[in-house]
Amino acid sequence: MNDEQLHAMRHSLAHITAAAVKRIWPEAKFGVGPVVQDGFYYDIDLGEKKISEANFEKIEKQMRGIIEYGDDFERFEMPIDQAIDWAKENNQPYKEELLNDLKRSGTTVAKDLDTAELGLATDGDAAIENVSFYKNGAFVDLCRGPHVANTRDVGAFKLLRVAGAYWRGKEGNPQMQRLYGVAFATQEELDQYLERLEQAKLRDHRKLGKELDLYTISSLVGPGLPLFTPRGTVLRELMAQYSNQLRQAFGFQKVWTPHITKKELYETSGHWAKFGDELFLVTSQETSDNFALKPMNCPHHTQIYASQPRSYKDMPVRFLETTTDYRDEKTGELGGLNRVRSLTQDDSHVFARPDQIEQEINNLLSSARELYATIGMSLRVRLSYRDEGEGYLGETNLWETAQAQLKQAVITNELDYFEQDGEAAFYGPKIDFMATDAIGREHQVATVQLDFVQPSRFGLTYTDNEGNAQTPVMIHCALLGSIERFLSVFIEHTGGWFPFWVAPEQLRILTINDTIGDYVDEIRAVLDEVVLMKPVKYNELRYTVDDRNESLGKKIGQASLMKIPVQLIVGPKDKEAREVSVRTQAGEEKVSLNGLGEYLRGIS
RNA sequence: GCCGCUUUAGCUCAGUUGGUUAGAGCAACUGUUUUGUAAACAGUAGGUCCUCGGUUCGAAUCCGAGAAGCGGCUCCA
Repeated sequence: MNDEQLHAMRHSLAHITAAAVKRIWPEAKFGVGPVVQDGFYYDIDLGEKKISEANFEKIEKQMRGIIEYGDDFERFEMPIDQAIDWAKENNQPYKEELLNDLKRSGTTVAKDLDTAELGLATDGDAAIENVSFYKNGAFVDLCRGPHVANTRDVGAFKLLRVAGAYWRGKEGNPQMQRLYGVAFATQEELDQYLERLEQAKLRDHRKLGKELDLYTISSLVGPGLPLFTPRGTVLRELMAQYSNQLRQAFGFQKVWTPHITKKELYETSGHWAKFGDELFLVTSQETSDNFALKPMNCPHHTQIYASQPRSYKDMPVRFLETTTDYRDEKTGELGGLNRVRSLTQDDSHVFARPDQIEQEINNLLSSARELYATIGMSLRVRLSYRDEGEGYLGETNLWETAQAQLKQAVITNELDYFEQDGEAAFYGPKIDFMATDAIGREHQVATVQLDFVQPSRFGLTYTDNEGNAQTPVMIHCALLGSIERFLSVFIEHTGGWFPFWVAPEQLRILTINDTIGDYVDEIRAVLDEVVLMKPVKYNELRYTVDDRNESLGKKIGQASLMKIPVQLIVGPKDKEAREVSVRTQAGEEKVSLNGLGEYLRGIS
C-alpha cells in the first residue's frame, strides 16, 4: 500500500468516525477531520455533552456497522453559496465558517487568511465557484478528498483518545472535542503499532526516573519543580560539564549572574511585554523595586558586556553560564522533566562583529554535532523563522539577513534540516536541534539563535577601526537546551542504559561471600586510580560494592535493574586466579586484576 | 489555563451491588542461610484508601469542590 492509499484510508475513517458520532448524537457539530501521523482525528462539538473513552466502544461499533454496510464514497460539487446554505440548514456553523473563507479567499488554511476576517461571511465576489462534497450513506461532508472507493476499504483502526482542542487552534475560540484514531492497512500492522506504544511506555523517562532513582517531584515543593537525587545529579553535572568543555575549546568564558533582577531589565530587553505574565515576581520588603526570578539569561549577559568599553579587537566576546531559570508555566503544560518551572540552561552568548557571525555559528554547530554524535543521537534540525504574526521585534531586512545566514550555516555544516515559519524567538530566527521522545513527540534541545534586536535595545557597542561606535550581533546558544528536557529525551533514547562515561553508577562489585574482603580492597585500590579523560576530562570512576548477605543471583538482578553497565563478580575462585569476572550487556569475560584499569579506560 | 481520564502501603497492583478488622508481591526490619550468574527461607512491621465537604445506620466505593499526575489543545524567551 502506498502513502496516498493509506492517506485516503485514514481520511475516509475520519468521515466514518463523524458519521458514527452523528448517528449517536444527531445534534453534533463538526469542525475538521484531517489525517495525522499514524491515523486521523475529527473535531466535534456536542455542546454540553462530552465524549469520554467510555463511549469509544459504542462509537466503534457504529463505525464497524457503517464499514460493513459498504457504501461508496460519492463525490459531488455544489455552488459555493448553495454550500453555505447547506451548512446553515444542517446547523453546521463551523463548516459555514470554512465555506465563508473558501468563498472569500479560496482557502481554509488559517495562516493564509486575514485573521480579522477568519470565518466571516462576505458579500463580495466569490474566490471560487464550486466546492466539493463527499457522501457515504446518509453522511455528507464538505471535503477536498480524496477518499477510498467504498467504506469497506479502510483497513484496521482503533479510537485511541479524546482531547480538547480549540476551534482553529485559537485559545479564545470554543473548545471542541478531538477524537483521535489510529489506522493501518492491516490488523497486523495496527497490532504492531499498539505493541510499539506499549514498549515505548517502558522507556518513559518518568517511569525510568523513578526506577533508576534519578529525580523526584514532591507535592510539598510543587509541580514542575523536580528534585534531583545523587544519581540524577551525576547525569546533569557531567552533561553540563561536557557541554561547557566543548565551547570552552572555542574561547567561551564562564560567567555568573544572580537569579533575580529588577523588572526594568526585561522591559528593556522586550521580554516583559511578551512574557510578563509568566514571570515569578519577587517583592522586596526594603525597597520599592520590583524583582523577578530570571526566566532566561541573555539580558544579564548583555550587562556584563556593557560593563566596559569594547574594541573591535576584543570581539567576539563569549560568555558561558549553566544556570537555572524560573518560568511560571501553566499547570496544564507541565510534564515530567520535559516541561518544568525550574529549568537549567547551558546557556551561552557571543557578542560579535558582523564579519564574525559565520565562524561563530560554525563553531557552535560543530560543538552541537560533536555532543550528539558522542551520545549516539542523530537529530533533525529545524530552521525556525518568523511568520506574519505580531510580536516580532526588529527590522524586516535584518530578519531576512539573519534567516539567510542561519540557513547557509546549516547547509555548510551538512545538517539534515527543515524550515518552519512562526517558530522564531521574538528577537530573531533560530537553528533548533529536535530530539524525539519515546512516543514520537519532538522536543527542542540544542539551539543557536541570531539576535540583532537586544544589542540595540540595550545600546551595546564596540569601537571599530575608525573610532566609530558599532552595534554588535548576539548569538545565543545552548547545546543541551534545558538540561531537564535534555535528560527526558536522553533517558528515553537510551532506555536508561547510559553510556559508560556518564552512567551514575558505572560499576558495582558483587561479592559471592564474605571470605574475600581483602581481595575486594585490592580491587578498590585499582578502581580508585581509574580516571576517564574522554569525552569529559578528569571523570573519576563511580562504583559501589554490594557485599550484602544475599545470593549472587539477587545481586545481579538488582544491579541489572539499575542498568549498571559494568558488574564485577568476585568470589574465592577469582581471588585465587587474581582476576575478576566482568559482566556487561555484551556478556561476561575474565579480566586480570592487573589489566582491569586498562580495561575500564578502554570502554567507550 | 481549557477538555477528557486517573489517584489504595516506599514501589507495582487487587479490592464484587455501599456492609465486620482494606489485601498481595517486591522493598524495609529481625532471625536463619555463606551463597558462582536476573531475586534463598521464615517472621515482623508498614494505610489520612489524594484532600476537604456532603448523602447514608454505614463510604476506598455514591455526590460536590479542590489538589496532583497522564493524554491532548493553547503557550514555550
